Formats: sequence, structure tokens, C-alpha cells
Amino acid sequence: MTRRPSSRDAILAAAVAEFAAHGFRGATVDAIARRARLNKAMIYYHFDDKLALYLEILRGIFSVMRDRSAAIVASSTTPREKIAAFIDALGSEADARPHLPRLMMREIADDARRLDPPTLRIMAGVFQNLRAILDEGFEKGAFRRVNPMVAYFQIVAPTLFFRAAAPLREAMSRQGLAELRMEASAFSENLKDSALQALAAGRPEAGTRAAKPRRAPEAPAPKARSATTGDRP
Amino acid sequence: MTRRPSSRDAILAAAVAEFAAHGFRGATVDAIARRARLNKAMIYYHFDDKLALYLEILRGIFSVMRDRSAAIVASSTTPREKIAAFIDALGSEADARPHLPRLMMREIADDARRLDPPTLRIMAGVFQNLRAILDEGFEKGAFRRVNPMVAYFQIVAPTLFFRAAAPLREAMSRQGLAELRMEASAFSENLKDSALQALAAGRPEAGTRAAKPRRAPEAPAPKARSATTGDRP
DNA sequence: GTCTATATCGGGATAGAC
DNA sequence: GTCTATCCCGATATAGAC
Repeated sequence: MTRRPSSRDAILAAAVAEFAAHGFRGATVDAIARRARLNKAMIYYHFDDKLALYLEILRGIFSVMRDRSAAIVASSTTPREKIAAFIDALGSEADARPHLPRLMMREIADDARRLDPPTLRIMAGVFQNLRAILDEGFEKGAFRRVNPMVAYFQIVAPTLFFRAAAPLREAMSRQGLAELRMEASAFSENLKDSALQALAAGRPEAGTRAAKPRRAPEAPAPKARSATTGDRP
Repeated sequence: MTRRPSSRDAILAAAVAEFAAHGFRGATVDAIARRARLNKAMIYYHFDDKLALYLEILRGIFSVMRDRSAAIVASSTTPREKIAAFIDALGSEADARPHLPRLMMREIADDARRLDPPTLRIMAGVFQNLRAILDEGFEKGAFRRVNPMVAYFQIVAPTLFFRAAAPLREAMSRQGLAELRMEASAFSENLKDSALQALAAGRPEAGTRAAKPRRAPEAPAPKARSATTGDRP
């Protein structure tokens, strides 16, 4: 049943690993061929060139995440649970495809210069899905009105960074500079906790004020205005 | 007074830009020389090789951030204000040296494989400084006890990602896929707001308890244990 | 300190046999 | 579909004149 991967699939699998490890430029077609246990010519038989191979990989990876997040939007749970599910999906996706975080970071560092419109569209879909969850939360009064893009970066960036930085964390830990070892799942749990706390709508607020001005007068307290413009308190 | 940069300085300045734009491997010594308006041989006169040049740049960049964060730790303000200052410092540093975010992301994606112990030590210093701020906040009861590393990634990753992703955001905005344009300073303001909200110590809680077991036995809402292990609620 | 060659090699891409 | 052999450019690093 485990269908033997066609040479094309073998190339794709090898290429993801090489592109993630060395970047588009750093990855060599020779190394991809070697890892796929094929020869270089086979790659040019299946793909126009190195760039076409690269783009096919990116599109595939982001499509999965776009579809998973779309399913979360459509699910029938609370906005809070959807945010948690979004973080879980992103994390488990990154764990299942360990190359995703580095690929994404590299392409961004390369000024996204290789992303064509179709690929951009797919990536934008992920953002729009998170935005849909947030909007639902805003309307239902479950979330305070934060800027959706900021929320997006607050969720996606740490998730990718933490995983991509595993070797860096390991090196620092090994040298006794800081204890940075942690399970990816544990990180996601902490992130969910923090993200939901940051999104929490103004507490019970109305009538239920059991203990009057909960906040000391001198404490400015985080304002909950629409944070689209970054005005300071 | 604006001292004409020595050839060595010119090389360093050109190299940062090239390394940030293309990565260690992608950057060419020829391009660095061209940008510095010098010839290639001058680079090998001042530096042993491409790697030595690269490492000198990384050390310089992270040292600045380490020192700035150390000054914040030592300043006499509240933990909340120190967190805000840390985020501002990181943001303004990234704005002043637009190459920092991409350099950092690239080196992480490269599995930090080129970082030698001295450089790791400098980078760890930045984390330890944030940790010191958090510890102070924990002790004073200003912050709930979150995992310091998670907090570190929640602050650093979005700050770097947002800035490095400027071209990607611009491309998506231009194509009408999403409006992602935003001033870096506005982003930092939003991030501060969110981070402080996530760190806000548990409200007076149920019984309006003024003192004593500040924590509910079953720990309902955000659990405030030292979140080193990521157990779920 | 600054320059112009140049040695040398790795890597993308192709030709063409089987 | 799969392979070997090869073209050829670009990139690191050095030699050596001024």
C-alpha cells in the first residue's frame, strides 16, 4: 500500500529538505539529486528549472495551511476555540513539515522576490482566515478590537521562529548560556494562553463590578480602542 | 566632522547590506566590493575570508542590542515600562539597522551553524536581559508568571518578522489581497499593548482578595505556574 | 593600501545514449 | 524514464605590480 514514490515525488521531498536547509541559492541541484537517489538530469526532465521546482514546493505547503485554517473558520465553535485551533493547526503543520518554518523565513528574508501572484494569493488566504476568526470575535464581543495584522504576526512569527530556532536554542542550552529547550507542543500551549489573554475582551465589565475600579488610578491600563492606528496612550 | 569612512568601514557597511539581501552564501564578494566602491582584493586585505567578515558583522549588531537591553534592565522604572522600553529598543534598533531582521532570520534558518561561542554569548545576553525584567515583574507581582522564553519569542519574533516582511506586505497590498501596510512604530505600539495585556497579573480575582493566596486553588483562568513544562489546563 | 589579473572549482543546465 | 558526460559561467581566493 505504501506506494513507492515516483521519481517526481522523490525529487520534491529531497528538494524541500535542501531548500529549507540551504535556501534557494544555497541548495544545489546536485545535492537534491543525490538525496533523491537520482541523477541531476531527472530533475530537469520533471521540472523546467530550479525555480519552478522551488515554487511548486511553496505553493503546496501554503495551500495546506490555507485549507486547514479555512476549515477552522467554518467550524462551529467559539472564536476563542477557533484561535486555539488556528495556533494548533499552524504548530502541528510546522511539526509535520519541519521545513515549513525555515522555508517561510528564508523567502521573507529574500524579500519575497520569488513569489508569484498565485502563491501570494494562497498566503494571503491564511491571513484572511485568521482575520475572519477575529472579526467574528469582535462582533460577538469575545475579543477586544486589535489590529488583525498585528495579531497575525503575533501568532505566526513566534510559532515559526521557535521551531526554526531549535538548533540555536540547543546550542545555547548546551553551552549553558540559557536553558531554552522546550517541546513544541508546550510552546504552542503557552502561546495560546498568551494570545487569548491578549485578546480577552474587557473583563466582565458592566454591572458585575464586584470590586470597583479594578485598576489603580496611576496604572494606565491597556486601552482597548481599535488599534489600527498605533497611537500611544 | 563626518569622518570619511575608512575602506574597512566601507566594506563592513557594504557587506551588511549584501549579506542581509542575499544571505551568506548568496552574497558575493564581488558585489560587496562593488558596493563599497573598492575592489575584491581589498576585502581579503582587511579580512581573512568571507566568513570572518560575516561574523564581525553579526557580533557588532547583537552587541548593540545586548547593551541597550542591559541599560533598560538597570534603569529605574517599573517592569511594565521596562517591557515597553525593550520593545521600543528592539524596534528602533531594527529600524536604524534595517538589515538586522533579515540577518537574524537567515542565520536562524541556517541552523545558526556559523555562530561561534562568543557570538552565541552575546545573543544569549539579550535574552537574559529580558528575563531579568520579567523576573523583577514576577517578584513584584506586576506580571503573571509566564515562561520567559515564550515571552522572548513573542516579542522578538513579531518585531523582526514584521519588518523583514515589509516587501511581502507591500506586494500583497499592491495586489489587493490584503491591506498590510503599517508604520513600524505603529506596529510596536500595538505589540506593546498586547504584550502588556498578556503579562498583566491576574486581576484581583473572585473574592476581591486583597492579599494571601493570590492564586485560586484550581487555577481556572490562565494558569500562572512557571510554565516551563507545557501542561494543558 | 590599492589595484589588475588569474588560478581554480562548484554548480546550473543540456546533449544524447539506452 | 533514466542515465553519463560535458559545456560554461560565476564565485572564492590569491599573486604580484604600483
